Amino acid sequence: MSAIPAGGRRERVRAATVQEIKATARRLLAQEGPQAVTLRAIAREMGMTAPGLYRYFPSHEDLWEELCHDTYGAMADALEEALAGIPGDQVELRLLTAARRFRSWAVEHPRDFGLAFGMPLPGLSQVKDLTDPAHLSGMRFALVFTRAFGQLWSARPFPVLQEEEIAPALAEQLRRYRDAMAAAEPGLPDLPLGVVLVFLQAWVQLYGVVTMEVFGHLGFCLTDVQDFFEAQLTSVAAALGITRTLPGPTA
Amino acid sequence: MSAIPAGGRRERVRAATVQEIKATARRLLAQEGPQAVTLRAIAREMGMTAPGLYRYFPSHEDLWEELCHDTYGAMADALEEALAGIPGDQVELRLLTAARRFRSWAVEHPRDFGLAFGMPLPGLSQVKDLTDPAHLSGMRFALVFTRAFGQLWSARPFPVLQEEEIAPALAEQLRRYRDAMAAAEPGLPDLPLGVVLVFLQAWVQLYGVVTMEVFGHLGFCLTDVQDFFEAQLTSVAAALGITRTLPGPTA
DNA sequence: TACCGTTGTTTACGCCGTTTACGTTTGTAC
DNA sequence: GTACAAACGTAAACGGCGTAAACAACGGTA
Repeated sequence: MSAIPAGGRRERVRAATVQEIKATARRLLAQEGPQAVTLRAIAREMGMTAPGLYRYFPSHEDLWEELCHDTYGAMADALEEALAGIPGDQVELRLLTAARRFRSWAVEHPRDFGLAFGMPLPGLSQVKDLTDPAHLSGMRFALVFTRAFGQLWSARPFPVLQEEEIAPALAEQLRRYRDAMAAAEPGLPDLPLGVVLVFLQAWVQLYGVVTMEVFGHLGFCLTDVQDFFEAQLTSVAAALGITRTLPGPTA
Repeated sequence: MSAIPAGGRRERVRAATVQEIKATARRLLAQEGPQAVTLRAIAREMGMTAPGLYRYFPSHEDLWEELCHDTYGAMADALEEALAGIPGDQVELRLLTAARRFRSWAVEHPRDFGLAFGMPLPGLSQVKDLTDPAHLSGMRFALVFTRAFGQLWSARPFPVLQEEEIAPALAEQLRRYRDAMAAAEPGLPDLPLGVVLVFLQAWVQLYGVVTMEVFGHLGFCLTDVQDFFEAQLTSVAAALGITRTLPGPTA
């Protein structure tokens, strides 16, 4: 987002143009919707012509893909900033804050959220390999939750399934995932597979409630999702052994 | 899907053409992806020209919207068929079967699923009013789960929050939703608000895990979601007081 | 048989992504 | 300072898109 490009002046203005293209695309996305993010519209907004954009992106689809990856970075920024002021020993509050900020960011940036977490367009690369540098932003984002979760577990362990109680095929995948994360983040505690499973289940619930809200799929029953979200948080927290009354949202 | 249109021959062939248009669109969607579902492509496949389609749909977007609504009907069909052979007194198995069929249908029809449950395009009407006849299919779909859930609660009640323990604003919305469903389905038992809350929370979890799988957002940690899905079902079932070993999937 | 609504085509307009060929600017090496 | 080459941006064009308008054919009915 605010990385200062290395190299000479030439590369600096080029990087600035790339940023302007992406910023313009993002503004069109937010204000007019995805179907308004055309190369011609972006160029028009920037006072140039569409083919000129091909000096910076090989195709419309590649621009989409980069916007998508950047979204994970923007979310990671928002989460890290929200956690910056919370002491490391308040493990419950840190996880809670991350979850609440995730929701608020999604509600504030619904189309960007859809870009990252909605149905991917055909041709967009799916995340299969965590070590792929193209998914560095996604990794950063994932690590925010992973770290907060690991710290909670270290400070206040809660009962989880034993490895033998988990279906072998699932245990194997959980193990691979845990080891990949451990390799990427040396500071992580060594988590039992049952904890990894609970982590993923909690993530599914957070994803579910936020995505349904942002995509409008809760409108059939709820007009204001705020309190339902808090109820969902309470129930997820219970699964993590957090039974004390949760600190309320910073409203 | 298979409704026989009333009226004379003229209206019958017209209805048949509408069905052919939608079927062609759906085939293009499944085989080539959403960006391939253009009026010109549909017309080409049908051996006619694009403007002719305007005799049947006022715009491309309206066709999308109708496809979207039909998707709920197709899902309701699949769920009802899956439940048809299960005795009404096996309440846990019925709910479990509905959940599993929901996932399998989604995996088998990922793009159709995305049409109904992904990010809606701007301009597509959001479901706000359950009584709107345009959302009849959505209502049918929702009622499958609602009925199965209500029957489970009636047969084997489980502990839930008291009304006083639910945030008032949330309780009010739950009440409105419950009453709307009760009005649409006279046979439903009178559910406490806490049960409605648990129902929605269970639905969020089902939506979350299925949507993440179909949209490829579990690829970063899992290669085969089957066992994880079953683990998720087990944990949801526990929240519904189902502690007995779950009957395995019909594999 | 005359007629009129329904159906479908033709043509056209303005978008779109993308390619090609062409100037123009700009940093660099002599 | 000048020559050169790469980078940058434009103009023109192609095929495809959604859509509108005018027009032709068909079919049930009077």
